[in-house]
Amino acid sequence: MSDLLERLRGRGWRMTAQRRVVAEVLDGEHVHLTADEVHSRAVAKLPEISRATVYNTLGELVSLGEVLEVATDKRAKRYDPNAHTPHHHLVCAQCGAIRDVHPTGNPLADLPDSERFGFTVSDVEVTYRGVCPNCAAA
Amino acid sequence: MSDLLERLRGRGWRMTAQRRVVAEVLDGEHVHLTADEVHSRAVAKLPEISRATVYNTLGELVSLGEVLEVATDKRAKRYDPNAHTPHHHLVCAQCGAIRDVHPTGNPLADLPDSERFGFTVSDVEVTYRGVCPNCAAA
DNA sequence: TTCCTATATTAGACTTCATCTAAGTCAAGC
DNA sequence: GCTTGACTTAGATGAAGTCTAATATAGGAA
Repeated sequence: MSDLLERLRGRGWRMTAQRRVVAEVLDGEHVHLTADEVHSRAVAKLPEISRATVYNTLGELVSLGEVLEVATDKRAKRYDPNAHTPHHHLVCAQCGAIRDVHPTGNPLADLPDSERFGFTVSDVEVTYRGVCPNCAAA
Repeated sequence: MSDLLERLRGRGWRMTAQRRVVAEVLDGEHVHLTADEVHSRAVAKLPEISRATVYNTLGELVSLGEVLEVATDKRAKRYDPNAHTPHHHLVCAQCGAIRDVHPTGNPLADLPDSERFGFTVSDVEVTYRGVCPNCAAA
């Protein structure tokens, strides 16, 4: 966590209380929070922080590659602090819960040139969908 | 296309002018339209059709499995009329253009039981991202 | 330390995409 | 050709996110 703050400082970030709090919230729990959830948790630590700042900070963290945006459904974006170890996602179609997963195989290699249509392909996201044990029980 | 309309009638759809128009728009071009684009094209054929009806109809087509929702970015959802042949998507990170692609390999088989966390996994979406030739040239 | 200024933060208005509501309309079976 | 419940409508509402203009402050300079 202090790692993250160090890295940010090293990148010329002006270290404000607000940014520290947002970084701490993300770094504290390895779950996939929405911007609103990040904001609520940040407010708990720093009551006067505004939504705009949370959005700004999340956007900056994403540009810096410290955090990933995950758009598993059309609801709110979620933010994934686990940006440094490649992984994919398993999403519950009912409750929206997300787990990080590590499939075998290399999907990038599975896309033949003939299927690239001249694109420069740089990235691939794999999203598994299903029903989580909780929702299956209910 | 008349196939589609036939299938829908067979499923008990009340065949209104509006639904026919929406189905025609989707079936006419194999591109990935947003709800708003579907609405514009529908309006061209049937000026009094409302946005709500377009959304309703798209939602029904999705529930019936005739059309797929694609959420490649956080902008508007897109609707993919190509629901009957399995495929994945290649998205331009700059302009948002989408192509259907058919990678080799079977990503569902690439997710070991140990990585399923008790979920019943039913589906997998693979989204390749890159830059399309148009945007690369610009 | 104090000052200065570019950078960051704020509240709240605004935009976009989507859903809801209540009233009116019409397809299809009788 | 009636009737009726499913369908459609305009516009209000909601959710998520972005923008703006005014204010505050981190961190370097003196």
